[in-house]
Amino acid sequence: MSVRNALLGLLAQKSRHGYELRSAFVAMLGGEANWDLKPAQVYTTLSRLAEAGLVKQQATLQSGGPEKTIYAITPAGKKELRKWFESPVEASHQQDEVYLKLVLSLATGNADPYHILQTQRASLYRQLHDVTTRRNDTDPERDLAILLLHDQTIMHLEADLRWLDMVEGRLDEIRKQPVPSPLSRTRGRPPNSAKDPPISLPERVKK
Amino acid sequence: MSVRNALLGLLAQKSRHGYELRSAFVAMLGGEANWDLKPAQVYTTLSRLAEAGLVKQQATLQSGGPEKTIYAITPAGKKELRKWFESPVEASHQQDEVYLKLVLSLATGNADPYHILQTQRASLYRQLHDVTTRRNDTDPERDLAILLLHDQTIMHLEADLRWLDMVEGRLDEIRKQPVPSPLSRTRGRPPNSAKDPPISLPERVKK
DNA sequence: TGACAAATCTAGTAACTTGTTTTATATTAT
DNA sequence: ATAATATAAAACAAGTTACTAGATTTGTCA
Repeated sequence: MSVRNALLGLLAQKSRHGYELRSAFVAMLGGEANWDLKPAQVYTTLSRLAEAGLVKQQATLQSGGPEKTIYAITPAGKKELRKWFESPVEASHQQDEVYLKLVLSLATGNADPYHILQTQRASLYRQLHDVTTRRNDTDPERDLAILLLHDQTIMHLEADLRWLDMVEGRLDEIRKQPVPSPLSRTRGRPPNSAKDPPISLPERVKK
Repeated sequence: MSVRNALLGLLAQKSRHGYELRSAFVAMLGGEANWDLKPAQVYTTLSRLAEAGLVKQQATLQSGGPEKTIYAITPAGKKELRKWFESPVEASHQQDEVYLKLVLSLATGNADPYHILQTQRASLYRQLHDVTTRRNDTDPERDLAILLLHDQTIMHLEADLRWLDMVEGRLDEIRKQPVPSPLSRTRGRPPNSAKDPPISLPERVKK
């Protein structure tokens, strides 16, 4: 949803055509190394925004070559954008993938958990090196925001590394425990708990 | 991709039908509060895995109720699974959404950046409280892995909170800088400006 | 006590949304 | 010729909403 809302935001700032939106988006994130937004995604997202009535075609310039369709945000789009600004971002479980690998390697015996930890650690160190290089190439006088973006990535990578150390330290303990399996839940209607008496609803009255 | 590979891993452990896979997946992550995998996603993922030849239908049981189609992993599926185990997890830009909101609020003036920071901070504290509660309800003697999973989430949330503080401390500085946005260029290859003479790269030498 | 309503679990399907990539095509400046 | 601008069609991938339908258990009322 971030691309969709970001395009909406950029159109709120100024009406633009597709390729211009892409350039602005990439510039906002400090280049293609940070977020390589494909041109095609801009156009698919734009057409979906137009279908939802959040943007509309304002004009189509044609000076010899292909048409440049300028898009503008609509009042409904501005409302949607405000909604996005006002709502917090919830965490996703993107981060759980390494955990899944570890647990499944223990469960299936198809891989060595220590090897997984090593591979992941090496990758995190490489990512940390790359982003630190980019961070140090960023001019704080011109692109302070992008510098802070890199800082966020660095902080996350450092947290991941510390977590890997924690896991490695307790891996033998985890090995001794069985893989968490589903507990058979009680079937059927749950018994009435005294704590939570049902409110007698008028709608429940029999005809 | 994690759901896809996790289902593959669970099938490597044991052949199962769709609903059983869902239960095992949810149990592995410590309940629906941590990852509420929708049944529909299991079945769509399974059919894509079957189409790719990574799993196959082993049998269809019917005991009174609806049919239970048992899936099994294929040799190609085992190979794919090993590949997943061996490759590191790369960071995604899921985390950049708050950054986008901040930069766009500054660019468009459609929202107050301080308000965004406040909202996000409140949400992070709530998430931190929730996961800490779940963590403390986890028995380390039985579910050490799930405890470590919660620790990972906590470490990420704490990093996010520290980052918000960093940003807030420098928000006035960021405000003074223009939003990084490229000029809309004319179509075709941009002309070489006299101000910015191209560095003669060896690669550019005409053959 | 027996019929029945209520609640929940099991198992799966259909349709849709969103994100992203692939591929194709045309234009224009150097 | 090549590199950059500019757009579109088609398709794939991931995930959600909403739904069907039977099975199981409990509560309630006549």
